[in-house]
Amino acid sequence: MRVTMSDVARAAQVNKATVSRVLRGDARISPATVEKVWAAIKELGYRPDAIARGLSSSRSDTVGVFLEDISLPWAAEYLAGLERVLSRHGVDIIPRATGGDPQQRYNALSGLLSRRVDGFILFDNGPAPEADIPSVIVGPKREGGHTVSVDLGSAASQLARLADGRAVELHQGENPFFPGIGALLPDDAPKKKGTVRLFDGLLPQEEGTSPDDTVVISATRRCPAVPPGAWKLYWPAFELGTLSARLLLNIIQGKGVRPQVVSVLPALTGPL
Amino acid sequence: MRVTMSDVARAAQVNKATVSRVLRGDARISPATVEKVWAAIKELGYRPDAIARGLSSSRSDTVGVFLEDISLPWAAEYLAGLERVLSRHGVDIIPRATGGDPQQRYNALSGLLSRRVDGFILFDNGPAPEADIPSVIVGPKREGGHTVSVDLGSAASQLARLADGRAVELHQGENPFFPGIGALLPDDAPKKKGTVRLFDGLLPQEEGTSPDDTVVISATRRCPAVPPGAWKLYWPAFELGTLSARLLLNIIQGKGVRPQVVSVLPALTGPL
DNA sequence: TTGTACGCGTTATCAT
DNA sequence: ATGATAACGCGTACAA
Repeated sequence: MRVTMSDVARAAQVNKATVSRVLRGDARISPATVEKVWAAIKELGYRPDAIARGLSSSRSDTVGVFLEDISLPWAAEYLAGLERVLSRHGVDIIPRATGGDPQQRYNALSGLLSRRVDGFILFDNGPAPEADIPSVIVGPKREGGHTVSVDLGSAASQLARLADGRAVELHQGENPFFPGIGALLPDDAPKKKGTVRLFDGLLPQEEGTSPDDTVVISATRRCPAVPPGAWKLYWPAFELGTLSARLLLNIIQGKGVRPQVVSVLPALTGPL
Repeated sequence: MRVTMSDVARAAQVNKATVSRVLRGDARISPATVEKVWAAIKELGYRPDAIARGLSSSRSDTVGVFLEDISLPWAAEYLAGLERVLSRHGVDIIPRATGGDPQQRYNALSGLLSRRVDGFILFDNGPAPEADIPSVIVGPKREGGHTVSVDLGSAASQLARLADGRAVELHQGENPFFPGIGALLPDDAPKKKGTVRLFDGLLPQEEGTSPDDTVVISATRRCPAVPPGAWKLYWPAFELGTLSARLLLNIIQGKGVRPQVVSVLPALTGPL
């Protein structure tokens, strides 16, 4: 059988409620009792039961994360960022792939609602849940929701600065890091010789490159697929994760946060 | 307030227990009643409560996944593989980074035990939990445990075949896909001209390559950082995930699986 | 085939 | 400062 709070209470010769209070760090409890209870806890090797706690407190210390496709290279870094922050607060994450399929997404959603997750991260461009549950949207701002996003404008202007009058060419693969950045890039006729070529979600093919050309690769922390000589445009997946986590925590803890948009900056760095 | 089973029971004019049985698909229940109950369920928008269910059944339909570092490029694909299989069985995953720190890992472990996860995936080279709980180890076989691993031997022999008498050179980055493969590579004196160079966790630097040389890059599905002209040694992270998931499910469902080692094959493919 | 009643391990509300 | 006890929502042996 499992060691429960009652067992601890019996061993410490106090009431269940007292044990619960000690565990939750209730201030108004005599040091002597606290001592006794902790002794019993360690003695018996008691481990609190999160499920029972959840049933009683109707919180699960768990958040659901919707990703269109978990296997995307940056997904891991995003999850790592989330986990880093949330785990420090006793909150676990449950990632779910929605695959762009509404039915599948609906199933995932109701499954997580059944689990009574305390909140959602929506990183799949899908609609927010109808239910009134704390959620953070990652991506383009949507009305009345908490949103975190990557500052495409900043990336665009950094590229423009690097270009300095040259043409900027955008090559995007099937899974670009900066979707939508095309619209922000300068498209006026180049005044100088040469080209800045941004490969977003692609590796550049070997082509003759003139000395006036500059190659920029999108990359994340752990996907260092940047060939020597190329510039790197950093897509801050990890930071996006830590930021989302902090925002969601605030909402869950009801810190009176108003719906807001927070964004995180990409960084452009030169070849080594 | 929340819609509970009692509400459904009242609406359908049956007992709570009957509703529970209908939900669990109990065979011995009259079609008429089933009909009524489902009607009430939809009518009221009832959603079963996984926490209450867990308390009562002492299962959580949840598994913990230990990764040393979630942000590694292949981690996402592994998780995606896990999720793909497990979600179809109503099981959710809770990934945790252990960061190679024993203390941190211990905390994660006891947190997940508190949550009453139904099983563990250990992909961080750490020790198996002392508790007797279904677990699958990913990596080198350990005594008496269920293990899934990547067949390094197969990768080595495929490389040897490709080399066909030439030298095989191994370049590994800080996060190689094939740790340990070095020991398996042929190291006899090359009989032919040229070299097979395997870049494992690295991008090759631009160097003069003789026509007799062959470049091989380790890659996963979604990390296609393979320059044109290079061979690709596929590290089957996704498949590792689906395999781990199936094995763990079998163990959890007590299908009498004996401790075993299953491995998944890397594939070597030529340039496009 | 369906209903009754108890147990699961905590938290929270009253009392004291 | 601490004890008693009622929820919390569901599964299930047992009864009918």
